[in-house]
Amino acid sequence: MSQELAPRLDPRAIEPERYRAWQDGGYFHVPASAVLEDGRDPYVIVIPPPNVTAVLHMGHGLNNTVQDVLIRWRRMQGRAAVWVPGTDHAGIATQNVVERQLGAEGLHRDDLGREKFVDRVWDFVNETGPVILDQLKAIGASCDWERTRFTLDPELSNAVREVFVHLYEKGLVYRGEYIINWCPRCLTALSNEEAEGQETAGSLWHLRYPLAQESWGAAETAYEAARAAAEEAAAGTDGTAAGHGAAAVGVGRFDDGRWYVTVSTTRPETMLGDTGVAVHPEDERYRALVGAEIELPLTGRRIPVVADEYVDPAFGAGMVKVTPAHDVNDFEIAGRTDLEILDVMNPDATMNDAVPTGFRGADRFEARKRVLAALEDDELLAGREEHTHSVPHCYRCDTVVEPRLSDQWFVRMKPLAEPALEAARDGTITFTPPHWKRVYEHWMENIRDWCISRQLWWGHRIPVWYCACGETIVTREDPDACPSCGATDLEQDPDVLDTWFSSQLWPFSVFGWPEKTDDLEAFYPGHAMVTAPEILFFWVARMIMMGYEFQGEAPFTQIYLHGTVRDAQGRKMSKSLGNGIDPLDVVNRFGADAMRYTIVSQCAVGTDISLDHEDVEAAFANGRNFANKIWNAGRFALLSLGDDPVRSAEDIEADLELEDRWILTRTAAAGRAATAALERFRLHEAAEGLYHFFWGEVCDWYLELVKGRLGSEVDPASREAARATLVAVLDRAFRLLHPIVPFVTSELWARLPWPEDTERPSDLIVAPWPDGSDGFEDLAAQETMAEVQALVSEVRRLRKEYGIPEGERIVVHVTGAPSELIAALSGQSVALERLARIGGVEPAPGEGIGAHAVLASGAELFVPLEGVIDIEREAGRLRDEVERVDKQLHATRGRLSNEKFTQNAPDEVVRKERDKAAQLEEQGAKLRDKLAGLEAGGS
RNA sequence: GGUCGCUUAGCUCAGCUGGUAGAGCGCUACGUUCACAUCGUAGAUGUCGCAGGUUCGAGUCCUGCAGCGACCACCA
Repeated sequence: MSQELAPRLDPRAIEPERYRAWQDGGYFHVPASAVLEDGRDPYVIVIPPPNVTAVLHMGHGLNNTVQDVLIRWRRMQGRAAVWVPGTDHAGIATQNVVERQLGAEGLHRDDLGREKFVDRVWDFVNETGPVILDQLKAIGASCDWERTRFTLDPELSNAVREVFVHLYEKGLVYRGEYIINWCPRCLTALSNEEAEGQETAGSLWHLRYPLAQESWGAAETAYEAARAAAEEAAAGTDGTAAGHGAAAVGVGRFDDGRWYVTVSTTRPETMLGDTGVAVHPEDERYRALVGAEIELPLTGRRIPVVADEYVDPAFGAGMVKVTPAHDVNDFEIAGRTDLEILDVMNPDATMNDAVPTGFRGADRFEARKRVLAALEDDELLAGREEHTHSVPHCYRCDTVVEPRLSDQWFVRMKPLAEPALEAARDGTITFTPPHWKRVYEHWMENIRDWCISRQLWWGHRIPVWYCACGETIVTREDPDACPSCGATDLEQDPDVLDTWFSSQLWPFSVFGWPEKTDDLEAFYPGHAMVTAPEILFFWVARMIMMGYEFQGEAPFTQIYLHGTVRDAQGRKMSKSLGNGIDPLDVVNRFGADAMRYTIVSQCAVGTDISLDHEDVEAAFANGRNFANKIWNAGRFALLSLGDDPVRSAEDIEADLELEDRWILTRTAAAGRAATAALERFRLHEAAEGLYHFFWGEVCDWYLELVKGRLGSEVDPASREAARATLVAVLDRAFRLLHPIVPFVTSELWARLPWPEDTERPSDLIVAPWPDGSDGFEDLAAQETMAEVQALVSEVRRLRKEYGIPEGERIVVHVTGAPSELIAALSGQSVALERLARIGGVEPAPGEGIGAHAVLASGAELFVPLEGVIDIEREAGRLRDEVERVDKQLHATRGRLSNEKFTQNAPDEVVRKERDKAAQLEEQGAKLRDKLAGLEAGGS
C-alpha cells in the first residue's frame, strides 16, 4: 500500500475524500443523548454566522480555522464536541444586494411590493445561501452540519418573537421618539453601532443671528460683559486664563447698529430647523442674553436664547444653535428647556414644507449651498474655517448618516447589562487577549438604549399591531381582532428588527429555544466564542445579556478575539481595495492543511495576520512546506516499517535504545506543551512548538538516527524496538498535529501499522489526545542525546570549516566526556557515519595536527586532519587569509589614527570604522589560532 | 478629547510570570548519501523606537518623549 504514496503531497488527491469519510462516518455530529444519557462532557462552539450573501474570504478562513482547531482538539479529548454552523439573514446587507439586482433590471422594491420583494429575497437566499457553508468544508471545518441553522428559520423566528414580547411585557422594549441615525440611502434607522464615525475634513461656519430689537439692550450688556472677560483673559494674570477659552466675544453689532450673536455649525442647512440658541447658565458673558429673542435668518421665525449646561463656554464663541429635530444633543437641550422641535428634513434628507420655499425639496447638500449663499448675501456669514471631525456613515453603504427625529422601537439596555457586566468583572467570562475586558466593561457601563426597528422588508417583522381605536397589540400569536374594540382590520408595524436582534439569541435559538429541547439542555451554555473584536458590541455583548435574561447564565465563558487579516502593507483585506486572497484558491493550490498551518502559526494572541496577496505562494510557503514534510516523513516511515504489525513501545521497553528513549521523552513533552498552549488559546505557540518537534526532532534527528535500524539485516530486538518507537511517535505526532493539519495527518495515520494487541481508534479524528501527562520520560536519555547532537553538529561544522571532503570518513577523539556519552557514541556508529561521516569515535586524546572543539558538557573533541586534508594547502589558504585581514586592519587603523578623519567624519562613520577594526582583530586572532593548530604538529 | 495597543534581523512578526536575542520568508556557500530540492548541511544579519529609573541583572517592570495604529466619545 505504501507504494501508492506520491513523493509530493497532492492535497487535492486526499482532502475531499478525507472530508467525505469524516462526514459519512458521522464524526461531526453529537446527539444530545451523548451528554444527557452517556454523561459525556459537552464542548460547544456556535459559529459566528456569516451573512447568507457572503462568499468565503480570508477573515472567515481565520475565524473558522481557529474554531475548528479548538473543536477537533476537544473532540480528541473525549468531549462531546459540537460546532453549530449556520448563516445570518443580514437584513440591510441582503436587502441591498437584491435591490441592486432589481436596480439592474430597472426596478425598485416598491414596484414589486413588500410580499413579492421578500419572495424575491428568499429565492436569492435559497439559491446562494448555503454556498459559504460548503466553502467551509473545503477548509476542513468539522461542523455539526445536521444542526445547520438560519436566523430566519421558523424556530429561530419563534425565538425572536418570544424575546420581543417578553422584553416588551417587562417594559424593556418600548416605542419612542428620539433622534436616530438615519441612512437616507437605505431609508432606514441604524443603531449607534451601525453608524460608523469617519474622520472627515469639513468646514466650521460661523453664522450671525440678528437679535430682535427689544433684545438689543440685553445684547449691549452682554457685549460689555464679554469684552471685560476677554480683556481679563488677555491680561493672562494667572497664565492659564488666556488659553482657557471663554475669551471670545460672541455678540456684535452690524454697521447699521443692529445687534447679533455668533454661532458655529458644521451643518449650516440645519439652521432652518433651529428653535433656539443656548448658552451656558454660568457663563457671565451671556447671562443678560438668556431670554432674549433672535430673528432666525431666512425663516422669519423668532427663537429664544436659553441656558443649558451642555454648552461648552470655551468652544467657539460659547453659543450653540439648537436644532432639536436633527441633533441628539440639541434634542436633549430642547427637552430640558422646552424648545420647539421642528423637523425640516424628509426621510430621504430633502428639505420639507417646514422650511422657506426657496429651500424645499433640496437635498441636504444642495440646501447647504443655498443656505450659505443666502446668508452670505445678507452678510450673515461671519467666516469659515477648516474643521476635521468625525462624521457618521452608514456601515453598509457608506452614505453620510443624518440624525433625524423618528418614532422607533428601542431596547432599554441598562437592566440587561448589569449581569453581563458582572460576569466580566467576576471572571465568569474571560477575554483573550485580556485587555478587551476593560473595553467591554467600559461599553457596558455606558450602554445606551438600542434602536431595534429598521425600515426594511427583509427580516423579522416587528410583532406589533395597531388598531384604529388606538390599541397597540404585542403578542406571541398573530392577533385576529383587537382585544379592546374587537376590530379585525389591524395593521402590523411595517418595520423589521435589527439583524442583531436575532443573532444575539444564536447560542440558544439554534438549540430550539423557547421549546425545552434536549439539545438546549445538553448544549447550553456553550464554551468558547471565537470572533473578531469588531463585533464585540454588535454581537458578543448582546449574546451575553440575552443569555442571562433568558437562560439565567452566560452563553459561553471564554471569549477569544482574534486579529484581522491584513496584506503585506498592513492594510485590512477588503473587496474594495482588491487586496484579498481567496481561501479556496489557496486550498486548490496548496491544500487546506497548508492554509491552516500558515494561519494558525501566525495566530499569536492579540496580533493580526499578515499575508501578501501579491505573492500568495510565498505567503503560504511555510504551511505548504510543512504539510509536504509531514507527508514525506510519513511516506518514508510507512515504506520502512512495512506491513507487519509492530509491538507496543511499552511492551518492548527493555529493548529501547538511546534515541528511542529520547524521542519518546520529547514526544510526551511536545504533548504537554501543545496542551498547555491550546488551553490558553495560544494557537501560534502550539503550532510552532509542534512544527519544531516534528521537523526539528522527529525528522532531522530521530528518523536519521533510526534509519539504519529498520532494515532486515539488523538485530531483530533493535529493529522491533525501532519500529515500535517509530509507530508510537508518529501516532502521537499525528494526533497532536491533527487539529491544525487534519488532512495529511489522517491520511498517513490510517496507514500506520499497529500493535496487534492494542485497539485502534476508528479514525484519527477521534483518537484520544496525547497530552503527554502519562508519557514516557527519560531525562538522562534527553541529556545524553543533547550531547550526541552537539557532537554531530560540531563535527559537521569542523568539516565545513576545514573543507574536509564529503567522502572522507573521519575519526573523532573524545576526552573528558561523561561515560554515558561514550557508551552512547560507541553504539551509534552506523548513525554517526550517516549523520556526519564519522568513521569512528576514540575515547582518547588525539595527536598531531587536527581541529579542536569543546561541547557543552566540557567534553573535548579532536579531529585529526593529517592525511584527511592537504595541510599545506589549507595552511597556505589560511596564511593568505591572515594577510588579507591584516591589510584591511592596517588600513582601518590608519584611518582611525588620522585626526582629520576622526574629527571631521560623522560620528556614525567613525563608529562603524571602529567596529570594523574590532571585528577584523577578532577574525585575525581566530585565523592565527587555527593556523597555529595546523602548523603545530606539522612542518 | 478619552482609553488601549504597537515600535525586536532585509520583510512579516513571536518572545507568557525579568536571567547570555527567536521563527518563517528572504540571503550566502556547499550538496543528485536511495522520505522530502516544497529538501539537507553550514553560515551572515539585530546599540530589541529615544531618554531616564528600579534591579546583581530589563526586549521583558516604572516614568517621560517621539512615531504609528485601534477603539470609544455629543464638542456645535
